[in-house]
This record gives sequence, C-alpha cells and structure tokens, in this order.
Amino acid sequence: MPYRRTDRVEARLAGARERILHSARQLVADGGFRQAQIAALAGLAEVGIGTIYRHFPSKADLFAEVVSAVSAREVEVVTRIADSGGTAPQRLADALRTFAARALHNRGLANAMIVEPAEPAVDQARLRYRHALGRALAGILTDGIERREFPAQDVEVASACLVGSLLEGLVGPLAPTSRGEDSDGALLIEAIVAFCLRAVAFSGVRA
Amino acid sequence: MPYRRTDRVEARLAGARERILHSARQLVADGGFRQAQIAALAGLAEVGIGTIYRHFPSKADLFAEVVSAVSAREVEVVTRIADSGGTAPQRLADALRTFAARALHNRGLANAMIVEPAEPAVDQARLRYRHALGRALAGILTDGIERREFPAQDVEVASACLVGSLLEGLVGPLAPTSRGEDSDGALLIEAIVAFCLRAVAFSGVRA
Amino acid sequence: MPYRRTDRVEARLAGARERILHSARQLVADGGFRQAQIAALAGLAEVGIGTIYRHFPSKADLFAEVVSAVSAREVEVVTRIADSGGTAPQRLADALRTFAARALHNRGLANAMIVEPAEPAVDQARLRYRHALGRALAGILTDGIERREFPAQDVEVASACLVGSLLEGLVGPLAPTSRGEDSDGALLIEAIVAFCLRAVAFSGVRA
Amino acid sequence: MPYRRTDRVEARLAGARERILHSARQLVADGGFRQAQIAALAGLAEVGIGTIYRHFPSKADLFAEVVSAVSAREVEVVTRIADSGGTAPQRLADALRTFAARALHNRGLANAMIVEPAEPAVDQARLRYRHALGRALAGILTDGIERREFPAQDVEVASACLVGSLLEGLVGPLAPTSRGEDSDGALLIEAIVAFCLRAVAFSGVRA
DNA sequence: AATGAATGAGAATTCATTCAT
DNA sequence: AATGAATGAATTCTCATTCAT
Repeated sequence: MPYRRTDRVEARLAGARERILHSARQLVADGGFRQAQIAALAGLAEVGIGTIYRHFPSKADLFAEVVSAVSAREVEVVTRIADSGGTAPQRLADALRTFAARALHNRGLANAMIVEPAEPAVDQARLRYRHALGRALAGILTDGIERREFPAQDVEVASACLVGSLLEGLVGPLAPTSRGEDSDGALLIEAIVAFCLRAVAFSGVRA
Repeated sequence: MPYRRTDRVEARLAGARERILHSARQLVADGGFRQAQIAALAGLAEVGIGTIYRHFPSKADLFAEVVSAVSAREVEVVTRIADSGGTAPQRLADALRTFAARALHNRGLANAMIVEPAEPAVDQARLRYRHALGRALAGILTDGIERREFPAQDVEVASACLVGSLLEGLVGPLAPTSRGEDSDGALLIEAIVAFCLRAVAFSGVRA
Repeated sequence: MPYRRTDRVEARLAGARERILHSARQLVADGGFRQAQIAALAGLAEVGIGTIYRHFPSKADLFAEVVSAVSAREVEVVTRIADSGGTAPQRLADALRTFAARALHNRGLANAMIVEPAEPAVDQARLRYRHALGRALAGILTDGIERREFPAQDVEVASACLVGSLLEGLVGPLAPTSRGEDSDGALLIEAIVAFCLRAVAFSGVRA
Repeated sequence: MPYRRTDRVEARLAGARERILHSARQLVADGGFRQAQIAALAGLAEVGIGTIYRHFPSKADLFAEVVSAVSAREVEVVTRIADSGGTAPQRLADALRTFAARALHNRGLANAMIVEPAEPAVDQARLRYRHALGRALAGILTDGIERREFPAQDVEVASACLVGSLLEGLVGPLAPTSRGEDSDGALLIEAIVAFCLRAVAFSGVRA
C-alpha cells in the first residue's frame, strides 16, 4: 500500500508554497519587481530554486499570483464596504478611507502593485486589479445615483478618476512622503477622501 | 595646434544628439521602455552604438533626458496657462483640458512617461515631471483660494489627486479605450475635467 | 526475526519493475529518448519516482536495459531463423524479412533503438544490439559460404552493410514514409530484401 | 564621414564567424553534440559567449549550419563524381569510395553527422544531408538503368540502402574499429564498395 | 568623431537524483 | 518498500557597455 501522506507532510507542502508566495510579496515590497529574482526568492524563502518551479510554472506566473492575491484581498475589503449598509456617500468615504489606510500601511508593496511594471503577465494581473477596484467604486456610484444620493455623472470616468486620485495621492511620487505630525497618514487620507467626495457628490453633502 | 571644433562639426553633433533623442522618444512611444534597447535606438537614429555613448554617459541618462524633455514641454504648456489671465477655475479647466488633449494625442508616449517605469534614474525624471506638473496645478489652486474662487483645501493633496485623476482617466488601464463616436476623446476629456473641477471648486461654480 | 521477502512481495516488485520497463519502452517509442524523462515515466508507469530508483541505479541503466530487452527479443527471432533449416539464402531472406516486418510494425521504437542516441551507456547497449544482430546475419553468411551457397566475401563488412541497408531502408530518414497502396510495407520489405540478397549472393541465385 | 572598414577589420570579422564554425566542428568531432556547449565553444574559439550570439541566432542554428556546411561539402564531392564521365558502375564505385575515404579520415565528425542526434533543428539538417546524398546516388542509378548499365530496380529503395550500407559500414558501431594492417581503411572501403556494387549491378559487371 | 564587433555578468529554466516520512 | 517534494548544478540566451580601428 502506498504511503499515506500525513498531516505533518501536508503542512510542510502547503508551507513551501505559502512561504514562497510570502517571500515573494516581501521581496516586491522591499525592492520592487526589479529586485525580485528567482535566486533571491529561493534564498529568502529558504527553498531550492527547483522548489519554486515545482510550485509555479514560471516566474511570471508566480508574481502574477502575488499581485492577484494581494489585489483580491484589497478588492474584497472594498467590495464588502460597498455592499454594506448606509448611504452611498458614507460607503464611498468608508471604502476609500479603508483602502487608503491599508495601502499606507505597506507602502512598498502598494507602490509595486500600483506603479512599478514588470513582465507583461504581471501587468495583466495589475490591470485586473485596477479594473476590479474601479468596478467596486462604480457600484457605489451607480447605486448612489439611483438613490439620488449622488448627482448624475459619467460613472465610468468618475470611477477611473477616483482610482487615480487615490493611488496617486497615496503612493504616487506626488504623495507627500513625510508630513511631520501626520505619521499614520490620517490627515493625508482625510484630505484625499474629501477631494474624492467633492468630485462625485452634491455640494454640501458630506459623508 | 590643437583641434578646433568647427561650427560645421557642432552642427552635425547637435544633429546626431537630437536625432538620438527624437528616436528614443519614438521608440518609447511605440513599445515602452521595455522595447527601447540601445541597439534598436542606434538603428532607428541611424547612428552607431558608440555614437550614442559619445553623447550620453549611459542608457539611464539618455532616457532620463527623454523624460525631462517631454515633461518640460508639457509642463511649460500648463504653466503658461496657469500664468494667463482669467479666473482660477477657468485656468484650471483650460490647463487640464489642454494637457489631456495632448496626452491623448500620443497615448503611447504618455503611457510610458506616466505608467511604465524602468531604471531608477528614469523614475527620478518622471518623479520630477509629476512634481512639476503638480506644482503648476497647485499654483492655480493657491491663487484661486487667495482670490476666493476656490474653497480652502489641502493644495498639495489636491494637486496630486488632480494629476492622478487626469492620468488614470486618460491613459491608465481604466481609461475607456474606445468610446464609439468620441474618436477624438473630446467627451472623455470633458467628463474628466468636470470631475476635477467638482473636486476642487465651490459647488455651482463651473468653468 | 529478519524480514522475509514473501512471494507476494516478489510478485509486486516484479510487477513494478516490468511496468516501469514497459512504460519506458512505450515512452521511447512515442517520443524518443529526448522525451523520456524520469518524472514522465513515473507517471506513465503509475509508480513514484523513488520507486524507479529502487529498481534501477540510474536513468542510463534503466534505458540501457530497455534497449537490451528489445534487442534480445529481436536478435532471438533472427537467430532462430538463422539456425533453422533451408539454404542460406532462404534463411537470410527470411531473417531480413521477419526483422523488417517487426521493425515496421513499431517504427517509433525501432527508430529510437537504431537512430536516436542518448546517454553513452544507452549507446553501449545499442552497440551491443547491432553487434548481436550483425553476428546473427554473419552466421548465415559464413554458413552459406561454406556450403557454397554464397560467394566468398568479407563477412564482417557484409553483415554491417546488411544491417545498415535494412535500418536505413526501413526507418531511416530516407525510408519512404508512405508508399500509397503499400500500407503494410510488404513491397518495401521485398525491395530491401532483394537489394540485400543481390549484395551477398551469386548472381542469379535468389531466395 | 563614417569610418571605412579596413581590410584588416574585414579579416577579423570574417575570422570570428569562421573560427566559431571551425571550433564547433572540432568540438562535435571530438565529443559529439553532447559536449558542444556554448561556453565550451566560446572558450575553444577564443571569443566571448556574446560573440557567438552576434553571429548566430541560436545554438541550434549554429550547429545546423555546421551540419549543413559539412554535408554540402561532402554531397558536392559525390555529386561531381556522379556528373562526371564514365559508366554508371564506375561512377557509383568512385562516389562511394571517395565518400568513404573522406568519412574515415574524420571519424568523429562523420559519426556525429550520421548517428548522434541533437536538437530537432540539427536533426533536420542531418536529414537533408542524407536525402541529398541519397539523391546523388539515385541519380547515378537512374542514369545507369537508362543506359542498361544497371538492371531495373527500385531506385528509391536502392539508394536508401546504399546510404545505409555506407554509413553503417563506415562509422556505425559495427564498423571494425581496428583492422590490423588496414590502418587507412582501404580494405574496409573496398569491401563496402564491393557489397554495394553487387547489390545494384548485373552480376559479373564490376567497376 | 564615429563605428559596431566583442564582451560577459546575470537571469530564467530544466531535470536527474536524493531522502525524510 | 514506496513515495514525491526538494534540490541545485548546468545550460542557454540577453543586452548595456567598451574600445580598437
């Protein structure tokens, strides 16, 4: 009878894949995709190079999965807020605020995820990320327009602009890197959220 | 007697340098930085590889200069509008509209200049680009706030968000690639400008 | 008490070993030695990779054994004919015809066994194969010369040439791949046999 | 005015390509395709690895050209004899004898060219080699049959068998590697030629 | 001053073999 | 005994930069 895979083995197996993904995320957060080489990744994850190729068909696939995983997590957070209760402006503010706080928390990763390009396959994943984020925000806008909580507007353009404002404001090179007392970025976030809400809302309506 | 550089030689030199820069811009516009290799550039510019290194110390410097040159031109256009007459909202709308139209006209170049990164040195140039663009817009905002044509707001954040809205809305992955009858993008531009003005203006005030 | 290997275990072991060899033969017949990788073999034989290394010290040894096994079978067939009754020319024609028919039946395997080389160790096995085949044919020739059924000739060279004619005519790159109505290759085989017999026989003597 | 390429430079340039091809041929002759690695080739040819890729698009192309070059030379020799004067049997004997003598002179290369496989692209070249050789011999046969110097026979099969006899007799593992006093292989060659002529000729007719 | 052949460090990927379970 | 995840040496190919002519 063939050997039965024990739970212990299962744990190690899953562990390797997770460890590789985790190390890859860390590598990207620290030095961008440019620094993320297979040999370096193997070293950080403490596995052999071959092990990486046992778990992922190619470097591009691996990093595309990193992007997808991070993006799925972030989009999920935003989507949950979009689907929650409250007025559309409230939900929009909440979504932007939460996304922003999370992005600021890991600037390196966010920066790589948003601006730094790499292999075409990875860029595809990043594109999907932005689309998904845009769709989630567009959902809030559409809903708000129906409920007359937002004025009629071009939802497609507005959601793209919201994403742009958010990303550029947060991690783009224009983002103020140090704002003195605003160490946790709370003020920065509120300023961005205010900008975004003004852009889509009736005047006077604030979340 | 030491070799005296004649005007004729100067002219040829300048010609080669310009031709290299021009070809580099074209190469980037067509295929992004990824496709912009020195050998390809030499072929397009019809100079030898060595000639490129006579005029530029390294590939990074060369492409940094490409970014700087493009960006100087664009920032100059925006700055001139910022310094012209009229109300701040009018000037802002005008600046955004003009920038947008130019960017749409050469999507490939704009995309590479804004989205696709490459060497750190080139990124530095792009950073300066965005900063300069942001400063020009911030100037209009500051001026408008002083004149009470814009409400008080965080000018630094707002200008970053304006740039982000503009870029993402125009050439980012979320930008609608084809909008049917809007072949020249006029409608798209107006929608973006409207978004931006709402974001920074008193309600009801439109350019 | 020391572990006693039971017949049951022996049977299973033999089963695995046979299954590996059989799958290896199939793999080689389908895609040549180039496609025959250990992991693929393990998959086809439905055993673990480690199991292969339990039965064979190395990949080279394994495939050398594949070659040996196939070759032993083929040489055995030819040898039996060589040792049967009849005139030498009859036996030679019979041997060539039988060998040819078998080779045509599994072109992929024959081709790999004869043409496509791989590891030196495998080549050794193939060398022994050809030698053995040559010896069997040389036996018929020697016998026939003694009985004056064949003219005196360099038996060693002639048997090598016979093998070469046979292999190149049948499965080499010059072999006609499809000959219209000759789907089973009967006509091709007869043409080759005729060539070979003319090459070693008295003129006018035909099998 | 751009630099004029001097003859000296031309010589070095042509020299590098030729040196690479020559070293590649030598590497193959010594250790077969298996030993012919790019790094080893660069070392032997005394050029950098990059230089090899400046002259050849890939390893496969390079070695395919090696095979083609060698084969073109050999086929040319045979073709010239095929097209020369004399009876068909004489020309056939002459062609086989000349080819054999040349092959024996560089056994290592001949062996690699004939039996050892490598990349598919290289195999393609070898296939063309055999076809070209077969066609040249088939030409002599067809001509000879028309002139009634050879009996009617299946020319396609016969030429394949001739090629097989020749190659197997010469460099196949059956070829006697050391034949005592026959150090230059003259006796071996004559034995092979005799075999081949008997196979295609009227009895009694000898070249 | 102009040229482009030459360079080689660096990066991704493959696959036979090992060994802990 | 059986397994298959893990390993890493080995190999091909790229491309910015140099330098003899």
